[in-house]
Amino acid sequence: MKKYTIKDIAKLAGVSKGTVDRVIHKRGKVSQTALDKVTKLLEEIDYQPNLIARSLKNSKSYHICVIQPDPEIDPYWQPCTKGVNDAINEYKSFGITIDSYYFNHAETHSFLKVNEEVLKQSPDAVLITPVFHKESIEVIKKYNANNVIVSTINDPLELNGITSYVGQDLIQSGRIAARLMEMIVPKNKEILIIHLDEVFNNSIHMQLKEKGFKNYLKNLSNSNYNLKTYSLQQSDLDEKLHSLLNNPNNVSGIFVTTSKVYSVAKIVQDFPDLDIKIIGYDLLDENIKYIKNNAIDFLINQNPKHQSYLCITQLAEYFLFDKKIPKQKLLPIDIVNSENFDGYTND
Amino acid sequence: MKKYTIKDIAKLAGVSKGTVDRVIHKRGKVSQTALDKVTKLLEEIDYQPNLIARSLKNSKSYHICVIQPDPEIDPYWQPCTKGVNDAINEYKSFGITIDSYYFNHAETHSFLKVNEEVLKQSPDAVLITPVFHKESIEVIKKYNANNVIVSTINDPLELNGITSYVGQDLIQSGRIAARLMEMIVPKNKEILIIHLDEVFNNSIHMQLKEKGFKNYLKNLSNSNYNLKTYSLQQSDLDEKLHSLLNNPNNVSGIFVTTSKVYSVAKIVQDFPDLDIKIIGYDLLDENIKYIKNNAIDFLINQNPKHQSYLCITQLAEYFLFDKKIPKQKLLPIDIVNSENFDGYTND
DNA sequence: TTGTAGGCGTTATCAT
DNA sequence: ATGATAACGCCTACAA
Repeated sequence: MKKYTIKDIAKLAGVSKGTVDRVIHKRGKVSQTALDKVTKLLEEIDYQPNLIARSLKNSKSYHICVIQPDPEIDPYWQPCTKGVNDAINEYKSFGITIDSYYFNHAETHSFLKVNEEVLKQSPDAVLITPVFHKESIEVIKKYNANNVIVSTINDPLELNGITSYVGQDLIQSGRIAARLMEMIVPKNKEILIIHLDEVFNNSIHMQLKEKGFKNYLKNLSNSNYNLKTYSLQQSDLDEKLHSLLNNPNNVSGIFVTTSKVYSVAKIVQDFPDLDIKIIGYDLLDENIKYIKNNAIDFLINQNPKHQSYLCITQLAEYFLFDKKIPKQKLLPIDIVNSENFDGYTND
Repeated sequence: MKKYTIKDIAKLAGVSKGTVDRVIHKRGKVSQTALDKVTKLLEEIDYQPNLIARSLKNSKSYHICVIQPDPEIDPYWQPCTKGVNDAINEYKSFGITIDSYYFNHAETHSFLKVNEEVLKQSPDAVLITPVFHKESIEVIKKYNANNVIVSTINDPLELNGITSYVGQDLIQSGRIAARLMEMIVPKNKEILIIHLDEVFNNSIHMQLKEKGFKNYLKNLSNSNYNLKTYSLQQSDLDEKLHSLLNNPNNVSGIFVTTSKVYSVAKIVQDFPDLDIKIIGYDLLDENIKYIKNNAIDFLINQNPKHQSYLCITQLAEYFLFDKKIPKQKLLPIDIVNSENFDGYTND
């Protein structure tokens, strides 16, 4: 099974390479006879252009800017940085340069400022993490106006100026937590839903997870859990949770919708008599500590590293080999316990 | 940040492209002065060869043969075929051809025959699924003698003639099942371990899972499960399992070490009064049916599709871009329940 | 020891 | 409408 090139086809058709190229790219200026002959040959042979050669010919360099929350401020984003670094190394030999920009994920103006900066660079593409809903939409419009491709990860955003979203189905994510809770918490007990983050007004992350979680548990026919929701800042957590657990009650499960679940686990340790199951998010070092000793029962992995890496891969292969970028790529939602966590961290 | 080429460096060093090339590849025949000057420049500039250009220059075609159990006989292997097909499409435009060969995973001679056939083709690399331990070792030796690169998936094999293993840590896999069992089965109950397959003599798959499973549960300080192991053919299952569940007992969990867990779930449905938790392997359509209605509690995903795809990717990028192939790539071991299965099937 | 020329397959330009 | 030619960056023969 030989690999046919344009030269081969030209020879077979008795025309020149140029003509074959014109047919392939439908550039016109080809006689009907030549067109027919070449088209037929291309079909018969199932011609596949050599993408390596094509890429070499194009041989531009491309510039991608990554805009994400500062991993120093919120460690959730550390793996994201790792994914970006992997991509940088992978693609630097292909003429693709990637620059990282960080913003403070608690301050919208920091996000806006960074985006201004990036816009000035006029990169070929940006990868943004639209944690601020409203501001992201503004910013994306500007990129679109300047012909900058916009890919997003982590936070879904309905907007048709976006080329690609790599992330998870957050409602489903909540349902998964609910099903796990159902398996390990006795029927009809009380379950707390805790939103734990500095900013929840502008982000829909936590709301979607809560929605899925409630939706699943409310529709159970054979049990009726008592669900209570609390939106807390980390500074208020200690007092609030202590008061909740000190009062006579039958709290048996806590679902934390963010990666800060370790703070909850830490406090719950003070109540060894209560058998409280905890489910939360993400493989932070702090969380791993608690899942190892079963103080946290399940973590759901949002796989930030894979999100960022995959998203850049899509852009790179689009630039290099003209590979189509899927509008949306939903990553699997990993269930993590004390025994399988390192499969998701070691790489 | 400009991309430097050999031409640029030659100009800067005041030598010719050929000399620069000789320095880069340490081919010698370069004067000390030229060598120093060029080496220094390469360092300063952090020269990265353009891999696209290099690949084009090499422009060979490569041939990979995939040898796997027939997916018609055992549906576990269907996703594996999908992964291969994805790779075929992805790399056909890069001059890499991939051929699939199937064998009957219950007949060693079928495996040997297929390998003979492939050996005659003298491909550049083979991807084999060494389900037959002894025979695989023989076969791999032959490939090595003929300079055929050997990659393996799914079944680990200690042997230094192997370039790459893509798969999972099977002992850990058993431990994961055990931890899940611990969470959903009351203390001190009886748990069955069922090996369910046509051939278990020659495969170490099931033994390793059992080992991990027992190892975890035996070391629990606060509970003492009663573990019973059975190795069954599918034809014997019905009678055996009925007799086990009919007798007064307190079986509360069943761990099936293969993808045939659906057969067990089917039979257990006949005993609605017993609350029996079931954990097994893989996202076969049959299994999905039972996980959807919670008749199976957890499935562990061995991700055969990703295994085969990734393994071919490694080979392809080695051929095309000289990317190093890791000796071993352990994939995460996915925990699957009724809510997250489609993240692992839809793609 | 060094430089030059040519080609990998595709594409764009320029005469014809 | 067509064909020849050059170029992308790297590598290798071969000539000097």
